[in-house]
Amino acid sequence: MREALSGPERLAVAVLSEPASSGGATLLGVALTRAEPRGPVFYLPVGHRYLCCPDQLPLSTVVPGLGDLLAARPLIGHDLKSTVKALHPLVLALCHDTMLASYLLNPGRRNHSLAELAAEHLGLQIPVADGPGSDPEQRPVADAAARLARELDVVLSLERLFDDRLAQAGLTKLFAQVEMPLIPVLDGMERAGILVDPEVLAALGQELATELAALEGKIHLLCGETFNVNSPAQLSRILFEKLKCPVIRRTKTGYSTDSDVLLSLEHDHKVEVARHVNEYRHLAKLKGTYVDALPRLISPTTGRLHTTFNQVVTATGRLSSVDPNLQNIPVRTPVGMRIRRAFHAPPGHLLLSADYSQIELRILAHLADSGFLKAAFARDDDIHRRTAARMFGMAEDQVTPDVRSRAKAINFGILYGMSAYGLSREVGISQDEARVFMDQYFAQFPEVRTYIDQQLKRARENGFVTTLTGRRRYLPQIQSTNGNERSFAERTAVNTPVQGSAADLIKIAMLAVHRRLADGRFRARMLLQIHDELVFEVPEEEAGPLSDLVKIEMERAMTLAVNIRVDLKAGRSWADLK
DNA sequence: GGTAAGACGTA
DNA sequence: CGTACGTCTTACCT
Repeated sequence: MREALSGPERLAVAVLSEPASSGGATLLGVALTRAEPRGPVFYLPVGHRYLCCPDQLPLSTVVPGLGDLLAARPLIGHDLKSTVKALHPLVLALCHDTMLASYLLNPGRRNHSLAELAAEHLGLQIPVADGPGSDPEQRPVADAAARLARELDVVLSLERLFDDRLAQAGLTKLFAQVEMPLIPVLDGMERAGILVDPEVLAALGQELATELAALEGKIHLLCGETFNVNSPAQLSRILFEKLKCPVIRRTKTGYSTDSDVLLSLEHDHKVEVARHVNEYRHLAKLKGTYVDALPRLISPTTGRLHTTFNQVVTATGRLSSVDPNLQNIPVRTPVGMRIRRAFHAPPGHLLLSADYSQIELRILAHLADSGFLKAAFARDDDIHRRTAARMFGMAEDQVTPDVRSRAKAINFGILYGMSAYGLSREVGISQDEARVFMDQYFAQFPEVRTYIDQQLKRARENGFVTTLTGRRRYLPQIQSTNGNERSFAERTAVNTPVQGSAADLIKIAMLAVHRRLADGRFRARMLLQIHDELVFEVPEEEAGPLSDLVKIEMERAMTLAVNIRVDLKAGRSWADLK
């Protein structure tokens, strides 16, 4: 499980209570407290872990019934592995929701959890924190734990139930060979952390503060009064009531002031202040979310930034990243790139980024078995340009940037299960035109049409769709008589196999790369995963060999009907990768 | 202190 | 009324 642990450690049983609004779920874990930078680790069943920072633990209480039980059994003190193993059945029985197990079995139905299974099995009422007259969280949880302790044998049968469910769903292999082994890989990445230069950010912060103040002044001047530009409500009042700007779109509570609306006001209605507000929002967002926030999260002991990768929250099988989220570091704008510049390699090292090229479209080509797409990728063509040429029956060199970008919008739209309505909105054409547009696409790419129809059929017949590894997403709403709900489920049925298979692919690649790095010949470390990209920190002299290794392992992680291409870049900082 | 809504950063 | 996330701010709740 975990070989090398440093610093003071203490084992405790903890109960984590989720807010009542989420159903009063309870969650029991084994906490291993340890030194910075990661804080306690919660090990959930068979090594599922919950990583939390100490100060963010909403509640941590030793459960009396469980504590007694533990004391009665020689669990604590030897090694972590045996301890966790011994605790496993108890933990399993009380775990609720957001667990990998329940997730693998039933990612689309958050309410259906192992806690409910346990309750059903034991005839036990799983405590609900906001139940009528119940003492907040602890007592019923403790009661439940004590009862479970007395019924260990029943609990053990739950384990078998879990295994059976996994096997029934064909998920044993995914669980045992991908998700479980990935845990120590993610843990290594979190512990490694990434270097961020607080001085670069501090300087940028100063600059942004000045610029924001100037923008705010301009906005107030143009609006004839001072107000809080950060408040959509106040801005809305100024723009649409005081200045009588035309209302472009409504939100459920008022008038929308999002960046598209402001862009329209600027260009179509000559509202000069709109541009300033957009600029203000952009800078304020980057300053608040990254420039100011990131330095505060740098670990005092490692001097680095350590994220937490969540393995069990997404519906598609992707990872997510929190505290901080290092999967959404800006990249599109000049200020964004200046933030990336603060992410850097230590002296004598480089950051190496390896990203899958057009991975979702390649997976679509594979899943739909599209001859045209496969051939285009085999030739390493500009896929959007090829799509445009094919759709509109023109030569490739006739494709203008505008036409190409429309084809690109369609390609993405297909991946997201887009409707004619959605396309019309995205490309700025009428719904009828969009319909013609899409018909043209499907006429040229009939296998894609077939693929979409097939996924919808599967979703309706099975109640779920699957990724290449068999990972499931349940879509009960596919049967809904509510058109919006049903449409959403239909788009999901199209998108999840693509997005989820890409997630499967990179997870398998991470395992392969990790194994190669673990053999001791490299000092390089994997630091980040950003959905289709892996970021490494590598001693300069290893950059060449590591690049070769990473490219090979990522490209051969799965064998598809299309070739897979990985692009590599390296540099001193995340902003100057070449 | 907690939450909803709006907005916006990434793939 | 194209997917998947996490975080910020305001505004309002208890």
